[in-house]
Amino acid sequence: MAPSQPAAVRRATRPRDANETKERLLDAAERLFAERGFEGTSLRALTQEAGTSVSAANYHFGSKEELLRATLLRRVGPMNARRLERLDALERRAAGAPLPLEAILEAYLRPLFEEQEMRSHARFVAARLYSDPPELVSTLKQELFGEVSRRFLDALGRVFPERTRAELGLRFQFSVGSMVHVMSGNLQDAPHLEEPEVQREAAGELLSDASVLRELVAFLAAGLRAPLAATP
Amino acid sequence: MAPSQPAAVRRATRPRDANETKERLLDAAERLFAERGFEGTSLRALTQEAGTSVSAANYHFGSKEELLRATLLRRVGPMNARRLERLDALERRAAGAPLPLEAILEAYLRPLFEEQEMRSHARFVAARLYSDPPELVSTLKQELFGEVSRRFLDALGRVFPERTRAELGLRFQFSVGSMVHVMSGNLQDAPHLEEPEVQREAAGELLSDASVLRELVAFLAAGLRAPLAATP
DNA sequence: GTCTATATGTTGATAGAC
DNA sequence: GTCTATCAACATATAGAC
Repeated sequence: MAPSQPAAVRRATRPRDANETKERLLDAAERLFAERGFEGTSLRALTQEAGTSVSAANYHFGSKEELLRATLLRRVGPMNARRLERLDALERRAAGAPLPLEAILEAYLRPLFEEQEMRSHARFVAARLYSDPPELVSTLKQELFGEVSRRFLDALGRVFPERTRAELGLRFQFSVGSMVHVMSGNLQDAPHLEEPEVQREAAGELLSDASVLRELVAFLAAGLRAPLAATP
Repeated sequence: MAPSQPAAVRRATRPRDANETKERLLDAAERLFAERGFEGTSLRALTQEAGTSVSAANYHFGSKEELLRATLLRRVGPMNARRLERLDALERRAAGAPLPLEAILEAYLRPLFEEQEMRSHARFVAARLYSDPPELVSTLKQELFGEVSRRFLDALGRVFPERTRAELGLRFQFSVGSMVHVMSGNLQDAPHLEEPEVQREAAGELLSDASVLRELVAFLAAGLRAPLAATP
């Protein structure tokens, strides 16, 4: 049995729906880039996960690098749009008055916790922006986050009119750091979770999305409000 | 001149000092793993940077993975020792009383900013711990940071006796996130630095090591002190 | 649009001379 | 202890059949 088939029979080259293939490639890329990083993920492993071939990926995206780009663009764009929607809504309602600091932070953070598609994977991908090869993502960062950062810094500037933009920017970066760390999944292997009795308690409610978001907002708001450290 | 030498002459196989070679390999690994990550750095590029050969690296460390391990161990060990020294000194002087929160944070953070050898490279490497392949570094993380985290959480627990360890651990992770973000060099391409006039002002004093440390301590102390967010 | 087959380069690791 | 030479395995990307 199983003789070498005549060349003509090979296999029906079924032209699957192009968009579906693209989506499946993006899904696989998102998952694997998140888990293993860009360099740590081979196009072969990625396309196998997606149920296609290397050449299909290159047909659709041209190169591995462009695939990363597309992967990030698919999530970050909509996510930042939601952030700006929330900020816009707040500003409309406030009519010129400075916004409550907690509300600004929530507008920035909640979209990360909220959308189902975001939840499972894109957080990780967003985190990758801060650890993958800079020459790959640093222009993307500017491109993708330039407007959103400017808008939120403006809002913060109205809350703290006495601070310079540099001072605000530094605190903003501290905040982004906490956020990225959380999104990267570092809460799971936190040092205090070694002790098993604590593990149960913590896993229960405190580490739920809603709770982490609340705690993070409270933490960052207090940090941002802290008076500038005096130059000694 | 320069005829093809007889085989016997080839080149004097100069047995350089073994320790020096090892050090140079560690230096190169530190620099390149920091810049491009583990998977992004080839053993060839690394050994060329170190002025040796791939086989020398494998002779000394056995594998690329072990080289990463050694690279991290060289810096993180002494760094955490300095942290504990500082914490010990504080606790000796306090004689049982709770420590000032800012002092605890400084004991934890200052060693990152202080040692000359740390300054240029190891920060980056430490940051890598939070983005390189988890199966590679997550046990190392426990190994290297278990004790230090426990000790500092204990100290924080005495400052906030009313909080559970899980609550403290969560805030501690937020703090670690800010720290890692700063150490990863993300202050340099912060969003507000686009505007050129600000660039100069910021680069001047605010982004100096001493200033960033001060600001970070103030920020985190306030964040840690913030009352726990109420469960809605 | 998708495949198989292949071109071309690079990887980590090793063998063996010196 | 260090080198050169070489290995098999893997990488990304492309050509061409269907």
